[in-house]
Amino acid sequence: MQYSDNIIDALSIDCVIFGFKDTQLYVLLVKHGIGPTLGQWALPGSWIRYNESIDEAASRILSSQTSVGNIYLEQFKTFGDLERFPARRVITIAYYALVNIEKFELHAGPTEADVQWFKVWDVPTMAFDHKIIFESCLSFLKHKVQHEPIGFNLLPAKFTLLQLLELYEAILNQKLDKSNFRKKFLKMNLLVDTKERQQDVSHRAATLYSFDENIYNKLLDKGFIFEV
Amino acid sequence: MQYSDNIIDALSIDCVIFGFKDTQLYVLLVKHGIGPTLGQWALPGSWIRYNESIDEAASRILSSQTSVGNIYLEQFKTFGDLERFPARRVITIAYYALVNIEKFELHAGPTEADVQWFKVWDVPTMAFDHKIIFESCLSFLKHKVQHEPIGFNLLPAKFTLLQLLELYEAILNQKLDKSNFRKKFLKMNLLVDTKERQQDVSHRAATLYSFDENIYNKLLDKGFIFEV
DNA sequence: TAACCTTATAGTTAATTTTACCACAAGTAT
DNA sequence: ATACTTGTGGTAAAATTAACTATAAGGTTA
Repeated sequence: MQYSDNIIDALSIDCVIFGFKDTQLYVLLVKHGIGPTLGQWALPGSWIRYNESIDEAASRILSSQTSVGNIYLEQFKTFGDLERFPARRVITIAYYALVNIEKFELHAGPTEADVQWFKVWDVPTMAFDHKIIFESCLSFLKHKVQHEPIGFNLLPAKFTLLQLLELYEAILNQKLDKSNFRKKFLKMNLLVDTKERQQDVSHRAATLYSFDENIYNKLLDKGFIFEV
Repeated sequence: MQYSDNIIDALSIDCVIFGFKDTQLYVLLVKHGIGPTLGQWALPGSWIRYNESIDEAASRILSSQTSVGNIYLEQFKTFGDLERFPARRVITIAYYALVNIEKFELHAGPTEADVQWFKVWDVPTMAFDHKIIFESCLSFLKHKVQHEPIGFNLLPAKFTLLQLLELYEAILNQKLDKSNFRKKFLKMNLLVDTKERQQDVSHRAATLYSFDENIYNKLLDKGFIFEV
């Protein structure tokens, strides 16, 4: 099947899918159900078809793990060492996705024995060079969220400033000052006050904010630089 | 030839080679001497062999344009749209290199009609999607030099602070304050005072500095973050 | 119902960094 | 000797950051 005519047999795509829930950053892994890597955990991946672009291929892989659309998905890096794939020469293009874990309905693909979220600081051993891909992608994400407002993709559409803080703490793996963090973000004028409040919490309800891509783009035009 | 057994026929490598001289940032282009793109300018590129990693392939392409070694070379991004290569489906991995233009001896490869440095703000039309690759690589570089001390690779081993300033002005395409720029860099303790001076200038000779990778790595360990 | 949690939110202040300058130094050219 | 050019060090106001403090706004509990 892998050698069929409609796929490029020297090239694959692998996706690092990040999720966030309750102060924890997660990554989605699949357990292979067939082939020589049977039983091993790995990044969701697939071959590239001749009639799809690499972005479309990555998108297809993402869809195969879930039913929700409109997800943040970007190319990360291409891995092409000689020994990375034992059977034959295969180069893989790694993508990464940021998803709202609550809305993400998992379902394993036909060749997968299992699908599961793992805390990023506690991942199992993985097939091929996937551990290396994952680790370097995580440190890439760490850098990226400080220079571009993409973290919001990991949160619900409406979120509190504490959730945002905890997201950054999870990704950067360090404590941040709550008060200063609030001020920094509010001052950017990037967040929209939804005028709504948290529901069903056993303490003072926090304001819910949302992130508006359009506002960000307008700020960009004015020379705004996002920095955390 | 392109279909021969020892190359992966769906994958190529293209290199964006940057150089700097006299306040100007340049990119190296080759003019194709054979094939359907004969006479067109393009990024130096080649096919990937089955017995070399993608980093090695990029390195080989760089060597084919020059005789100097030890050049800064990093992967940039992979381009895989369906229509990017007309003849058949080819995905290309773009690399970028930063070279000291003075030490870089040009020589055209066997299939090249010409090799030439072009000012980055004044490049000719290019074959395939190479213009897109180049433009996005340039804006990537703009971002990169502000967060990592890689600009030095474009300068001679010993350089003045004015050269460094002009380099940043060229890449960022904006004027910078000379005095403040000096202070910022000197305060980082990243530059080594070589105790030498400029020679043969018709004005006060400036101190020559050099960049030491080891010092940077030691600073990194201490939590130093490079920022321009 | 009053005291007591917990988290939200608004300051305050000192330290640090940035920005926009100015002044003088050290050479060459006329 | 004077003018000119670039190098280099400095200053002071403005802006930002970092470390805290204080109070508000709920729900929970004795």
